[in-house]
Amino acid sequence: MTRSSIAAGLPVAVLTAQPLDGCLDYRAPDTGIAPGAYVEVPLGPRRVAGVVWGPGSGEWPVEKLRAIGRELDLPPMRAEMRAFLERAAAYTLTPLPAMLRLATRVPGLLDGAPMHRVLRPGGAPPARMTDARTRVMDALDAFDGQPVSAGELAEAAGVSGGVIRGLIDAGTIAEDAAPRDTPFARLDPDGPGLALTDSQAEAAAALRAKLVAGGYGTTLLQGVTGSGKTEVYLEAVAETLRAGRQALVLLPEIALTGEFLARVEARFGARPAEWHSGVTQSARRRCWRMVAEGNASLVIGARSALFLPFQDLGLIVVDEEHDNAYKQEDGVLYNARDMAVLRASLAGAHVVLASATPSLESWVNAESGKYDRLRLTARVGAARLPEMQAIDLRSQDMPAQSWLSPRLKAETAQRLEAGEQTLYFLNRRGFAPVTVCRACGHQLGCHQCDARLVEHRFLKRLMCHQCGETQPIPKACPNCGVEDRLAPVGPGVERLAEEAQAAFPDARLAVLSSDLFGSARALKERIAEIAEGGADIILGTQLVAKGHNFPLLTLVGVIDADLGLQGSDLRAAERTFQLVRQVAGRAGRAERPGLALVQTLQPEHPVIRAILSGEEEAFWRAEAAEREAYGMPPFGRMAGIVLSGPDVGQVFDLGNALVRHAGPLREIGAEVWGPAAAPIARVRGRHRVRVLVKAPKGAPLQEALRAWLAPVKLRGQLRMAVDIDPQSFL
DNA sequence: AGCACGCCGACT
DNA sequence: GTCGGCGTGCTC
Repeated sequence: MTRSSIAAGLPVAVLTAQPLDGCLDYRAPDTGIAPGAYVEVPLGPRRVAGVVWGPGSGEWPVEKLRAIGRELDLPPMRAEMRAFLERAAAYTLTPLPAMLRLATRVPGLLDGAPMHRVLRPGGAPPARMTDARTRVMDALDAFDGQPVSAGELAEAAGVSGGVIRGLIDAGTIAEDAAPRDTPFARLDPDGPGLALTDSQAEAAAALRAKLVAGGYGTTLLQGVTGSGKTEVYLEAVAETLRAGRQALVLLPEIALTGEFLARVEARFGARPAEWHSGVTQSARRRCWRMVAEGNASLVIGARSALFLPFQDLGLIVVDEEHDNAYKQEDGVLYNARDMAVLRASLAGAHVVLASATPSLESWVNAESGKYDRLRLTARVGAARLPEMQAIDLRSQDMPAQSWLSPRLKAETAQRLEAGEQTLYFLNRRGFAPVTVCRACGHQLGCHQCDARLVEHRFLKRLMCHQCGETQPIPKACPNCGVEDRLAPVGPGVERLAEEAQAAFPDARLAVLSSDLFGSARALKERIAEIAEGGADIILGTQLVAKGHNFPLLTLVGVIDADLGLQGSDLRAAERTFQLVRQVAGRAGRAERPGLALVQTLQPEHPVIRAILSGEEEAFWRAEAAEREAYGMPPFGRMAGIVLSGPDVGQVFDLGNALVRHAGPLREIGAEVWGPAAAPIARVRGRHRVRVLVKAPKGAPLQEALRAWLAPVKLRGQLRMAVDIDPQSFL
C-alpha cells in the first residue's frame, strides 16, 4: 500500500466513462486503494470500468456508498495522465468522463489479459515414438522456449492437430496458459538509416541535443516538401529509444501509415505499434496493453493515439501539423496538435511539429520564441523545388465548360512525349458540383441538409457531400417536372478526367478521389501502382496533397487556385496556400526538375503571389498582420457554440436567449456574434446555429464560457456543443 | 451509455 | 383491460 493509498472503507472518487458530470464516490476495498488504479465498479444494474481519481468528495452519505468491485490487472494510470485528462477537459469544456472515454476506448478492458494455451516439452517420453511425433518434438525444440500454440506447432512440424493432442495426452508435451498479447519487438535505434544530407544531419543533431537535455520543449521542424523531414525526426525517435523512453508519431491520414510503417521498419528493424480506426480489435487491445506495460516503444497513430496510456513518453511527433484532420470535429472537439503539446508538457516530453507549410498558430509560436525552430531549405539529392508559374485564365482562350488551358495542355503533351507524369489538382470530388434545371433554374439539393447534390458519374448517382446520402439522377426536374433538362455545371475531378481523356486519347488516366476507393488499402495499392508509372495523368483532389511520392511526376497543374479564396473565412488563404504549395511540391521529387502551373483568375491576389514567388515568410507575416489587426487567433481567442435541433425556430430561440444573457462574457471583454446559421446549416434533418465568441488573448475564456453556459437546460431534441479554437470562423 | 419508469395509442 | 411506443431521469 502506497503512502497516498486510500484506506479500507473510506470514500473513494472513481471516474467512469459514463456521461455524468464527474466522479462518483465508492467505498474503498479492504486492501485500500491508490489513485490511478483501474477498477470495476457497480453502477445501477451494471458493472463498468473506472479509474480511482482520489479521495471521495464525501458529499454522498457514507452508508449509501457501494463498494468498488475489484481492481483490474493493469498498471495504474499515471498522475501525469490524469492531469492531462483534467487539463484537456477544462480546455475543451468537455466533461471529464467523456475525456476518460478517449483514454479507455479499448476492447475488453474489464476482461483482463486474454490468455491462450502454449506448449513446452513435458518430460515424459511417449509409449511409442512415430515419425510424425519425432518431427513435432524437433519442431518444438526449434522454438527454443518461445511460446507456441498447438496450431503453430502442427504447421511447423507438418502434422495434423491429432498428433499434438496425442503427445499432450501422453505427457510428452505440457500446456501452459500465457498472455495472448505479446510485447512488440524491440526496435534498434542504431539500425541502418538513409544517409543524411548536411542540413538534415544538422537538424537531427539539434533535435538529439534537446532530447538528451530532457524535459518539455516544442520544436517546429519547417522544411520544404521533399527536404526529408521524416528522416530527421526518425533520428529524434532513435534518440528517444536509446534513452529507453516511448515515442509517438501522429499522422493525419491513415492512408499514409502503410508507406510510413515500411520506412520505420527499414530504419529500426521491426514494426512499431499501430493505432488508428483501421486497426482490428485484437491488435487494438494488444497495442493499448503493451503501451500501458511499457512493452511498445513506438506507436504510429492517428490523433486518438494521444490518449494511449504511455508509461514513459519522451517524444511526440505531429507530422503535417497544419493538417486540419488533427481537429476532431465530432464528439469531443479537440485539436490533436495542441493536445500533443499539453500532454508533452505534463509528461516532460519533447514535441516535434513537422510541416512544409506550418499552421499560422505554430509559425507565430516559433517567431515569438515559444517554440524552437529548425529549417530544412534544400531538397534531398538532385530534386529541386519546382518552378512555379501562374496561368492567367483571363488571357487564355477557352470554350465554356472546359478547364484545361491551352498552355497547360501544351506542357502536358510534352510530358507525355517524354514519358513523364502530370498531375492535375482540383479539390472537388465527383463529376459536377452543381446540377441545374435548364427549364426553371432549380438547383438539386439534399432534402436532409443544406447542401447541393453532386453528380458522381462513376456511381451514376447524385451524392450529398454532407451526409453521404445518394440517389439516382432523376429524369425530370423535381421542381418544375420538365424532363431531360437537368445539366451538370462546373467541374469535378471526374469531369476533368473526361476533358483530359478527350484532349489526350492515348494517355492513361488515374483519378484519385476518396470516394472512389472502398478501403484505405485499395487506395494505397493504387497509389503505389501509379508511383511506379502506372498512369500518365493523375487527377486528384486534396488527397494527393498529403505526402505521397511520385518520382516520375514533373508537371503539376492546379486547375482552380481561386477555389479556396472565395468567402471571407480568414483561414481560407492559409489553407489555399498550404494546399497549393503541398501539391506543387509533388513535382520533380527525383532527378527531373518540376514545373507547377497555377491557373487563376486573380494572379495579383497576395496569396497567389506568395505561392508563386516562394516568399513563404512574407505570406505568413502578411497573414499574421491581418489576423492581429482583427484580433483573430492566435492573437485573440475564439469559441463557437453550435446549437442543433430538428426545429429551426427552437434552435434560434435558444441561440437568442444565450446571447441575451452573455454577461459573463462581457465581463472578460469578449464579443458575441450571432446566432447565425452554422457553416453547415443543416445536417441529417437537424438545423445548426452557431454563436461565436471572440475574447482578447489571455482572457479566461473557458471560465467565462462555463459560467455563461452552466444554467442552460437543454429541452427535448436540442443539443449544444462548444468548439474551442474553431477551424473556420467566417 | 444503458436501463427503468411513466404516460398515451391500437390491439387481444 | 394491457402491450409497447420512446421522452425523461438516474446511476455513488
